[in-house]
Amino acid sequence: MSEAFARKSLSAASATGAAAFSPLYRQIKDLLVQSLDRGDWKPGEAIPSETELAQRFQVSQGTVRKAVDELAAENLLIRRQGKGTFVSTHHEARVRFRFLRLAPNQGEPQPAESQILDCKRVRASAEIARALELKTGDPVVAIRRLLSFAGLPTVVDDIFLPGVLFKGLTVDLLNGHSGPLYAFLETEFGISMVRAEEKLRAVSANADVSSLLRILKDTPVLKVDRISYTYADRPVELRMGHYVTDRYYYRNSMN
Amino acid sequence: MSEAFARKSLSAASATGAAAFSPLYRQIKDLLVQSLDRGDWKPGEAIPSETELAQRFQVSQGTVRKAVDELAAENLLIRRQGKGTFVSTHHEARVRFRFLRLAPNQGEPQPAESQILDCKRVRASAEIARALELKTGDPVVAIRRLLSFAGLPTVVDDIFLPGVLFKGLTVDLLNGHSGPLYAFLETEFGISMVRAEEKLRAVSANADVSSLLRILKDTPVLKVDRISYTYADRPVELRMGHYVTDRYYYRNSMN
DNA sequence: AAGTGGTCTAGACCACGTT
DNA sequence: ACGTGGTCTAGACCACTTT
Repeated sequence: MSEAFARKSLSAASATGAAAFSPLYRQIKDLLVQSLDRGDWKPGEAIPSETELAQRFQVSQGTVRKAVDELAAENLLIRRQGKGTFVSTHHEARVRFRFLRLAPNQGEPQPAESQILDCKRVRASAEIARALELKTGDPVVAIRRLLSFAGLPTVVDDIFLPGVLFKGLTVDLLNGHSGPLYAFLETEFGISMVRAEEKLRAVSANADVSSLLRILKDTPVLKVDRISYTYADRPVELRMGHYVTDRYYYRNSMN
Repeated sequence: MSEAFARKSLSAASATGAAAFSPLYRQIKDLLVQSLDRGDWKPGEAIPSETELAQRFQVSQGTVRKAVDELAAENLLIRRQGKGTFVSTHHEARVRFRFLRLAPNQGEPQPAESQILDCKRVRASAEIARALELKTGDPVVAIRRLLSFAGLPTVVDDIFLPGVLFKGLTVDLLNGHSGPLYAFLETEFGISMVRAEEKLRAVSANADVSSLLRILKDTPVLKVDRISYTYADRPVELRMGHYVTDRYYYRNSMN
């Protein structure tokens, strides 16, 4: 009884008619993502236990488990044995390493020092609008910041955020906090960066960048163009960074 | 009966005494990796069915399934519904994209044209020995090759392989095949690249590299240092590449 | 002791591909 | 029709954390 019934009642909610059926655990997974997107459970908080979710959705614990397993594999959730399952947050060293991929040639990774150089509201250019899935001319927040390691300027980032999602963002607010930018945006604006796509190129430092990074003009720098996405796969950040890679390198692993 | 007994008899095989116990499915996983490493099943072949593996190891199908699931998530195996589970091979477009991360600024990715410039046997320098976990002076194969896209030279790779694993590797052999290098090494020498770690930096092209890539000396190029590993996490390739990134970029995704 | 996630089992049925 | 992996269930027990 339970299986066919549960699938029917759950998938009926989508009401697309001819759409392909997805397995129960995937429907559960989608419901969980929706809850995360709505902010039903905030980053750092525990979500309901597997047994409770199983009761709520009228499925077996094993089915909930499979849905949660996948979300944990995608780093949206973190399981802690004996304690519960928690919403991932950028307020953790573990997560920071996933999004800041610089490591020193020698020694242990040190925390970055962030310095906000500028923060203003502008209108989206065609390029920025395309990346953020906005319309040209839509309001965006433009941030320029400098990251330093052990006092050495290493990264200049030009960051663009959709204006509607980040109202009231100012230089003072940004400088008033410490720690990763994503952690700040998460707690202050309820937007969680979950995934990102990057394009890397080697370019010559222009006058602008080279002076900020205190290197000679035309020195090779690593240009990193990133688009970050939140839960529903909506792009919420465009970031163009210039990295000095003489003392630090960009690490990547593939498997 | 079965659970405690099976765990005991399986983990007893490791015979480390005070070592931490690992769950059954992990022991199964390790056994499967050993079989892959020994070449019991070659890349492209099917491994035994879940039910047969369950009988062989005297565990339930669900336990085998969990072990296989993890190996599929790590791309060592590929599941095909209705057909079986297969050993991953570099003779597939899917796998190539995982290890060659260049994409064109515009248009669809095109296959690379490979040209072997050199292949000789040398003695490992201290740096190479460290990367490949050899001793300084051990024999290594040194390969230099040029990758082109649509006729445009784009990547120069200096590749170093442990000499003992790749006996009889020559320029003619390398030029006699078409397709990815890893596919060739897999079929000809039985060594499968499974995972890799990379360090990326922006550098100036030296005279050597710039002439091969037909760019001006001191043009910024992306330097990619890669160490590739085979099943048992043994390093089997050191590769130092220089990428021209004006028409192509290095793509990366994080989540 | 109670609650959480982690592991393991056994059995049922579905979806896919081949014979 | 048969064999494969894919999904779902139900129940047992273990390991860890907190009360």
